[in-house]
Amino acid sequence: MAKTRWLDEAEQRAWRSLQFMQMRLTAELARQLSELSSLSYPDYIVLVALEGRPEGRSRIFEVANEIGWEKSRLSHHIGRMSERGLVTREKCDSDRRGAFVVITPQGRRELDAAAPGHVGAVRRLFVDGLSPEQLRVLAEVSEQTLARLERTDS
Amino acid sequence: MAKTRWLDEAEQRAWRSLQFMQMRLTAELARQLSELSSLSYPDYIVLVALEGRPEGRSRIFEVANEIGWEKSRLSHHIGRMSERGLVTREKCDSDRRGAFVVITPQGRRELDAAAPGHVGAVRRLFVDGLSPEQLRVLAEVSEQTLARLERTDS
DNA sequence: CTAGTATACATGACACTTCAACTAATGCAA
DNA sequence: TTGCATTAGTTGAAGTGTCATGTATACTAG
Repeated sequence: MAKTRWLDEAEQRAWRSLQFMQMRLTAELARQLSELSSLSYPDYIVLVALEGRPEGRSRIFEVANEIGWEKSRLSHHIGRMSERGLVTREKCDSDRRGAFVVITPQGRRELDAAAPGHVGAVRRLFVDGLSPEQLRVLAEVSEQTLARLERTDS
Repeated sequence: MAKTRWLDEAEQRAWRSLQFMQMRLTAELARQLSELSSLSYPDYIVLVALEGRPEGRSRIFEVANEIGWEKSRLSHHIGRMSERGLVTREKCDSDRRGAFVVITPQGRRELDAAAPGHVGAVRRLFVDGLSPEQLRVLAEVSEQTLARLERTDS
């Protein structure tokens, strides 16, 4: 077993500050969202995924893929959201194991109400502060890393 | 109220892929950690913060600052960790509101056992795949954004 | 066909996090 | 010195996420 190669100064700095940024940023976005609307950040993410689809309806596993959640987590969350009237479940005829989630009119209203404030915050706290070059590198790094993750964990 | 400026293609791409990367990366690191050790990712973070200090002891609020957690979360987590023998709480004489957390010998052993694998994973999945230039931009972006966050949320 | 495997989703128990109090000690200003 | 704001930490309840498992349906090789 080879001796461990610890992170050097520059690596530490990049890794640690990235973690911190992500933590603070999502915390702030979550705070902002639940202050100006009745939606949590997770609620928002689910609703955005639904809104983009025809009739605001999607198979559950498709939503899970799009937003990158485990299906169990999504299932629980849909349960809670449907109790609050934001979405409903519907049976699927073509594949009878499956199910649809559908955004309700109320869900749409709350999403539409929350969206401008949220995007505004993403701009103010993140996007608008970065140069096109920085954005490019960020996307590049993220996509590169995601690709590597797919390969690795087989 | 001005019309909302949604994110354009490049902005979307950077923002979304960053979120995804972070999600997948921490998920994979957490998985890897609890597969090769008995520590969760949060456990690991707390222990690393302690190990760096003289006698493995630190005021609770200092740990909270260093790792960026809310004090309530840390308090609960310390409770669970001390039940498992990883840390202990100690009274503080100089400030009698306060308390110390101290890493136990067992905590140190489990950390030492887990660390090489964890750092290895961080390298394999992230750091080693990036150029010095990419690392530099990443740190720059993160630190810039963190600074902006401090300013904004007053 | 059919046996075995993979997929879609749900569920319950448990672990973790957040939120809103609450206690207690400290610091500071009049 | 007294009073008030601040800081350190804890706690319980409610919200959220994960893990292992269960059920039902679909797919596929033989």
